[in-house]
Amino acid sequence: MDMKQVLKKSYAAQASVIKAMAHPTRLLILNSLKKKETCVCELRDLVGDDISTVSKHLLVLKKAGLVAARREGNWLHYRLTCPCVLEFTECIRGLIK
Amino acid sequence: MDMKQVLKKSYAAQASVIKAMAHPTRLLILNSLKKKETCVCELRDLVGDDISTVSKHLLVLKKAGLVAARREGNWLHYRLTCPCVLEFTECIRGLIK
DNA sequence: CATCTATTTGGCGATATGGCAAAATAGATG
DNA sequence: CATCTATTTTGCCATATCGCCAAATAGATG
Repeated sequence: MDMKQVLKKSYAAQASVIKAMAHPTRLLILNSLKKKETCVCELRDLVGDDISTVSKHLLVLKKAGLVAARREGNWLHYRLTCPCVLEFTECIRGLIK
Repeated sequence: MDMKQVLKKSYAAQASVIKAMAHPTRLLILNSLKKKETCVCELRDLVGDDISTVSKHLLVLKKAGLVAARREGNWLHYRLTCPCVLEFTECIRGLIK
């Protein structure tokens, strides 16, 4: 595989993670998880969408490796695996202002 | 407008910028512009897609405020407006490894 | 094992995205 | 002003995404 292909593959991998972040609800979830582990039902209250919708957003984040879950009785507690991804929103907010 | 609405609006604005970055070709373009201002035709060679496709990607980046253009004769030179957005890909690469 | 609660999964319609090709535009140059 | 070059815009199709609802699942508890 030539250099160009390697680069393309690397950018595709990065893009898929970034894409997972590129949704208002998922940003809200990530920022909420920054503070503490949270169960799905609590996130649903925060987000205000149907719980199945919230669950699907969590699946997207999980597939991207951005969050992980831990079961405790009936509840699944989600947590942020990689807090550094949120530092970057500082830069974005600077861009928007 | 209540607090929740304000937050939602802020996340929507952030998400739209992040979404602009969430494509392999656009990441390639941003990383290329990090090194130097570049004209569209040079980017097309780099990317390998039709020039109209590259132009559309540049429009997406421009609308997000991530790049800006400067005309010089027949050429439009694009540049990165906010290099800090690329620091964050360090963190993403760490996540992928 | 029947049932309850929390969560995920499947299905569906509406809308957005990405790529190419063709047509339009903007500015430079004869 | 006719023409050339670089770039953008338009149109089209295929595919992906988002949100809801209904149905399925996983584990706890009587």
